[in-house]
Amino acid sequence: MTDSPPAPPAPEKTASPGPARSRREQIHEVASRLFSERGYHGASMRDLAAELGMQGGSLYAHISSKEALLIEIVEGAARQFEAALLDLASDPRPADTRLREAMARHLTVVADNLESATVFFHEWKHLSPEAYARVTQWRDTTEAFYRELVAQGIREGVFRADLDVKMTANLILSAVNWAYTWYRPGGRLSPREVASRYADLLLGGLRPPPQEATP
Amino acid sequence: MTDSPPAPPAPEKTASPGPARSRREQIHEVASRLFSERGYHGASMRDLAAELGMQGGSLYAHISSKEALLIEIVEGAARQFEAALLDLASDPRPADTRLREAMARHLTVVADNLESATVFFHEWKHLSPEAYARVTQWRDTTEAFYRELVAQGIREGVFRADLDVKMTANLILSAVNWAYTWYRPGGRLSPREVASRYADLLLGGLRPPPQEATP
DNA sequence: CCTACCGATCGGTAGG
DNA sequence: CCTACCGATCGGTAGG
Repeated sequence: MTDSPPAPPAPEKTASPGPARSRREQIHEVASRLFSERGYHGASMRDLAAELGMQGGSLYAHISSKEALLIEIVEGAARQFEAALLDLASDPRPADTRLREAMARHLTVVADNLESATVFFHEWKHLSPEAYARVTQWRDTTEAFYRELVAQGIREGVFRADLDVKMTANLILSAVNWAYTWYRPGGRLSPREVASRYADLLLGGLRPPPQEATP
Repeated sequence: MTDSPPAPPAPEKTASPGPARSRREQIHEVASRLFSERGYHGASMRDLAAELGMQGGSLYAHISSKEALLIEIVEGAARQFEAALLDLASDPRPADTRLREAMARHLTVVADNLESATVFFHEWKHLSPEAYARVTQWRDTTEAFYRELVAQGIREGVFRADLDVKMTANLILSAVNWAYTWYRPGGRLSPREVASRYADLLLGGLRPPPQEATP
């Protein structure tokens, strides 16, 4: 054996189980944080490299471009939302039960991925046209999911018949999405508890239930 | 007549009535649009100057720095929110009526200032420490306003006694703030109509009212 | 993964 | 408000 080449940089490949993450995963993780804190254009590749203990140019041994990094972060978030809601579209339970579950899952994705969710909500407009179109597609699918859920609830009779389907879906989406601005891990309530309180509020309303004359 | 000096750049000074806006106001307006579309770091001063038909360096005859521009846009938005809600804190009407009015005003500020509202929500973290502190202060005041409104509603008996005050305020804020992502002028509903539907939903809930046995 | 570097662009200034 | 320019920094590449 003569001069051995530089040690191959670990398993590489895709998501390996256990706490040992590949360099690519580390890059994505730190990039999500920097992009969420400083914005896509406000975070430089040299900042990113420095946090990983390497030189700016060395990043390009692992990724092809800054924009590819953004695309992967945003689409990764989109896929998580999609995966969380997909099977609920064909769930046979009543719409109010499914609304509770959808909000819990949606809010859990936000809370468990605060950084990439923030990048998703703030930076998706800076994507190239193709990636932009895919994310728009995703948004439309999610909106359609909640509108269909509301419409089904009306048909089932578990929701009021006079609901404005579009505005109701918008209100639900506001609740679960806006959480990225205020939810912080370690707070008083878990994501499911937040979702449960939100669902209680949305389903029952703020007004007291009509009182049967207090004796 | 020989070579006349370049025409003095119009009235200058502060907000003039009528459609003729000062150069400073034009700069603020275009900057709000560019910052909202491309982000603060993604929009360059040369982009801004080009849209106003001038050279990059010429902007500095009107403003002191890019960051001063951001500060003024963000604080301008904060002041608008504050002005819209301020007198409602001491309004004597019942809490449900005041909630309707607060949501209508809040949503109107968002809808009538979509660009600066977007800059406000996305870029306030990039402010210098002093401006950052002032905006944080504003956020706290607004949250406190909605929490107090909810708490008063409970005391008055117009809201359920078992409400989680903080989560209820968060839900209200989610609805009115998130509108910056989807509301577009010229749509089906005016800001007040959106707010009215949201308030109906929040006050009455999604569930049908308890039915007196259909005859 | 590093050194060394590329052209482009950034916010901002001097002097008119 | 323009011309001309400053130093700094940007994303990215060549060659090892």
